[in-house]
Amino acid sequence: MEIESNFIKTIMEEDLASGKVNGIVTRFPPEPNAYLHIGHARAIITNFELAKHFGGKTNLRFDDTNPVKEDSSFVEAIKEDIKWLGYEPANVFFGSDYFEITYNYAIDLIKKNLAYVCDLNQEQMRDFRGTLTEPGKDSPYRNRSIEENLQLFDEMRNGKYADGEKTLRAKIDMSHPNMNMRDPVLYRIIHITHHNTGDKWCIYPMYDFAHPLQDAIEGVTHSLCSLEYDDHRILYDWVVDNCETPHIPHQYEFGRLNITNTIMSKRYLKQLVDNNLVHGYDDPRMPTLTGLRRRGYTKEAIKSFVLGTGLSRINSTVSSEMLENAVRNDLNFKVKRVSAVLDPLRVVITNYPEGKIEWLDAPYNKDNEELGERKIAFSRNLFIEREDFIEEKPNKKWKRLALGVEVRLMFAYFITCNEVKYDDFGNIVELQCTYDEATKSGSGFDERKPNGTIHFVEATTSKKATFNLFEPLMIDSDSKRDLEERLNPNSWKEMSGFVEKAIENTTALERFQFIRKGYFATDYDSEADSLVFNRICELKSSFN
RNA sequence: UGGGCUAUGGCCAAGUGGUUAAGGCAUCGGACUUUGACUCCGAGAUCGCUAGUUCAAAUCUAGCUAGCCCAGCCA
Repeated sequence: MEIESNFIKTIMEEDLASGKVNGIVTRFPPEPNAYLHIGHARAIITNFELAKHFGGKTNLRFDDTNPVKEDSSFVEAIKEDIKWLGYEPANVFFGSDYFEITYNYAIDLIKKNLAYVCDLNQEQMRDFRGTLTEPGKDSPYRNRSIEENLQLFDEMRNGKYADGEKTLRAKIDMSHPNMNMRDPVLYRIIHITHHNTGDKWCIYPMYDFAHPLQDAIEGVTHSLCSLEYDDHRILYDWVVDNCETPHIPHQYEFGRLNITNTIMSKRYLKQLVDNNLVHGYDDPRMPTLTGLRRRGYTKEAIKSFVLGTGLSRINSTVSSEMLENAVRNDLNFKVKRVSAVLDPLRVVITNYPEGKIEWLDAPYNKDNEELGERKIAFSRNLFIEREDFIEEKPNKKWKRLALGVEVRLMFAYFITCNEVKYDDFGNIVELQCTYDEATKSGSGFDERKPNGTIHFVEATTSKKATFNLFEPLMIDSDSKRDLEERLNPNSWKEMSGFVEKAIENTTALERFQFIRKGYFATDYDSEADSLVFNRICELKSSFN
């Protein structure tokens, strides 16, 4: 699948054509402090696909400039997610790889009288910064001599000062209409062990200073980020310009991808996990890549979904149906279609011999012969889906079983329901039916049309299974802003039924279409004697 | 008059002055069907508003309106 036309692709084409750049270099710069989600997938796919399209390359760069928040435990998880999506970075870098060179650039700025050490504390700095509509005031430390700044900054690096005691700030313009230009902090003091550099440093560069330099060092040509960094581009350019880096990268922003009934923010996802509202980051209901993977989504589906949503400078909210459609399209031809009964209702074929089991031929996927075929069992004792039976056929649109009605059991025979058995509470517990031997599947019988085709499973040979059915974890709401209020109490429904014998040896993440019930994937916790399947999504239906 | 960004059918999104404004998702018809699936046909917008420029504008200009982002020593 090719990445379609979008404004960034157009910019790259123009830059290549004009000779502004000789090749395309992009990067995906996650901060190693959270699991990747489907929103990140857009950034990953965009960066890699664009570079690939133009024969360029993409680096993976962990943006680890804040040891307070970051942790190496996320590094491997992030690498794995990217690999799962099918991408291989040209290089794997860490922002912390560049601390020395970043430090030297800071010294250059001091020497050019473009940066100074400031003693204002956080609160004072806020006061001096002004507001959105009022200009700020210069820091009293703004005019220290270059020599003094050099010495102070050296002392900062050497650990002479406590956290927050001093900062290094760019000297730009305290009355600039863009708040980012009001002498932004370049370096702050943090006495914490960094996951990569240990205790070597106690001063750490801010994103706005580090990021453009990292891009410049790596030769990134098009540094893609989300819309909220638009305001920062002016600073990005200021850094690159004043540090006089040999290579000049450029930043381009695009909108975030949101999905209906899906929460993507790190904070909320963490809250869900921490409050045990889900079973961890790989809960099949989570929009994390690890969650989607467990749910059964394929990388191909995620890619076609992301590519299908396009790219623009709008924060878009796409319908979750589009994601579902992407998996259905991907799985439709490439997966086995087998029978599973999620909510079993016993059926006895009264005119079929006791004890006899017959094995009938059935293709795994009639639209993909490569998947081969298997035998399915038929006997006197069967299970059908409880919802496929109703006592009295309500209207002619009802295409399932009813009293006195004949339907086809897929890949088997026509059966007619003659009698319903109830328990003491009036619940239907069994159907007494008869079958017609002449209607055997594949026999070419066409003397009458059945009322419809339903699926079934043979009672003694089928395997017990648990089916996890999902609904959105969160429900979109205009009025309910609170996370807990929006939580969907029905997001996880467990059913227990049977699957046909043919798939008894399934292993984790194998995907199937359970005929008429949807696409499912075998769960990590599935075992031979207790199969567990997660529903990826339902089949489309024009039936209400 | 703080600054920045955005505005194409229900949701995404092509389109960069000149055929009946691509495509996907959703929706509604209809055909087919051993999955009410798949597949196949068919249906919908004059492009936020207003005023201009032009033979010609979604595409250029101006004004207006609406929405989003920015006052972390987070990214």
